[in-house]
Amino acid sequence: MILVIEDDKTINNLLCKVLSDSGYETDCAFDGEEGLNKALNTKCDLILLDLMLPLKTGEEVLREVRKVSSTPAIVLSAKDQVINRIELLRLGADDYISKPFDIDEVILRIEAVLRRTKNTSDAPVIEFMDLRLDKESKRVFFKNEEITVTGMEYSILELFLENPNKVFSKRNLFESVTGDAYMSDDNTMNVHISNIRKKIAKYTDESYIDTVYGMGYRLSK
Amino acid sequence: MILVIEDDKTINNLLCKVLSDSGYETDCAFDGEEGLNKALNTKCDLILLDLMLPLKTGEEVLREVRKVSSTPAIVLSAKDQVINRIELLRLGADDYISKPFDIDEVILRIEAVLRRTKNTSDAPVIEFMDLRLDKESKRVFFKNEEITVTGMEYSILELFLENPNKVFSKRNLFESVTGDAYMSDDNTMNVHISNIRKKIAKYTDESYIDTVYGMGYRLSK
DNA sequence: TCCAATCTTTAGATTTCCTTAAGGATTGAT
DNA sequence: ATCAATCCTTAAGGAAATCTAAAGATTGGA
Repeated sequence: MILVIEDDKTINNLLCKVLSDSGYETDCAFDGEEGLNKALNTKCDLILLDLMLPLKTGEEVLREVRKVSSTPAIVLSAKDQVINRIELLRLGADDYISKPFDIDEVILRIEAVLRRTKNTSDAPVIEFMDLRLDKESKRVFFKNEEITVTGMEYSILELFLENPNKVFSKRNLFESVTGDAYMSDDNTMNVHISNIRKKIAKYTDESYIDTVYGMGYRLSK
Repeated sequence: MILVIEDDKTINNLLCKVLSDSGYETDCAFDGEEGLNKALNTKCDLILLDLMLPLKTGEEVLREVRKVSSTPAIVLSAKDQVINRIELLRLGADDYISKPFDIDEVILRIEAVLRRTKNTSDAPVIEFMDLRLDKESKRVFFKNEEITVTGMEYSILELFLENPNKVFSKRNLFESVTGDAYMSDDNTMNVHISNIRKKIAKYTDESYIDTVYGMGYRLSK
């Protein structure tokens, strides 16, 4: 879940829309007080934070948040605010984006920050509930039992475990995993997903992989 | 413990703060003399070292340190200092980062260096199950019987035994072992693996080397 | 130089698994 | 409740990766 704290309604809505199109759940806040409240009381994966906010500045919000959590934060700064990296880090932010921003860049930055701050980038072992994946040996386990998976199944699971809860369209999955271009009526990923589910089902009743009708699939509890 | 030697107090504190947020213990020094002292007299796992320092340059510090220890070191260089890899190695550093740096990059580099320098076990003998490899004499044993291996076979086995369970692609293997660039669809490693297996099979039914279809090979029980 | 050991290439047989296609089930909109 | 769109599963064909033996090339030592 990504929390967008931004008082300009147009920008806020735009960000939320684009993010949810990219498969993220979002929450929004329109002033510093509300933002701080939500940041402290809801469990979110990343905060997108404007610096110039009513009631409480972004800087104040971030300082408060940092006292109790290390939720990654990306700061949005107006184009005439010069922010250098040192300043930024003093604030406790993980990255910043100047307005006016390119929406694709926002997505990229968000994904970069999430990648960096998650155990992903280098952690040799990723876990999600009882599922564990060892990147070195390319093995997958449920609790302590190995689930034998094919190469494609492994790649799909790795992608899911590195981005839990994120929705991947079939196109997305296919292209991430094979590197090839996706043909529109392709049913391949269906089958892989089905096979993965079948293998997981031997060990548990939990589904782990949700279908998001019309959108794709998501690793979820 | 990571020792930060950097005369700019802001940067030094920033680095220490971020490192300790990432779970590392830190120590700091603000000039070359102090840095050298701490490097020699405290047990640290890694040194972050600015080149331009008062009292003693980073280069001098590193040279002194290298006389008595191989503690990994990452050099911080001002943006206008051009440092090439050769120069870097002459200094005895393990990596370098140009200022102004991205703090996340620093963390990543530190982790990469620690990972690289950790596992290079200097142990002259490595074992995996009943397989034993003597790096000094370059010989391989199964229990107490010697398996005569060729040079290439030895290198492959050494790589495997240093990284048990890790999957190596053919490209990986080929490039690690020969140093040459790998041409796709090269079948050489297949054959070596096959020959190694044949030799091991004389002593046991265990396979030791798994094929991971589409990915590579892995030393495994 | 010559030989023997080692490495690389080749090629056919074998294994693995990715994709396709088809029929049935589910979902969400009207 | 109905219907179209989407999704699930199964099974089989064929593509791709691998294995092995054997022949060809290379290397290093005598």
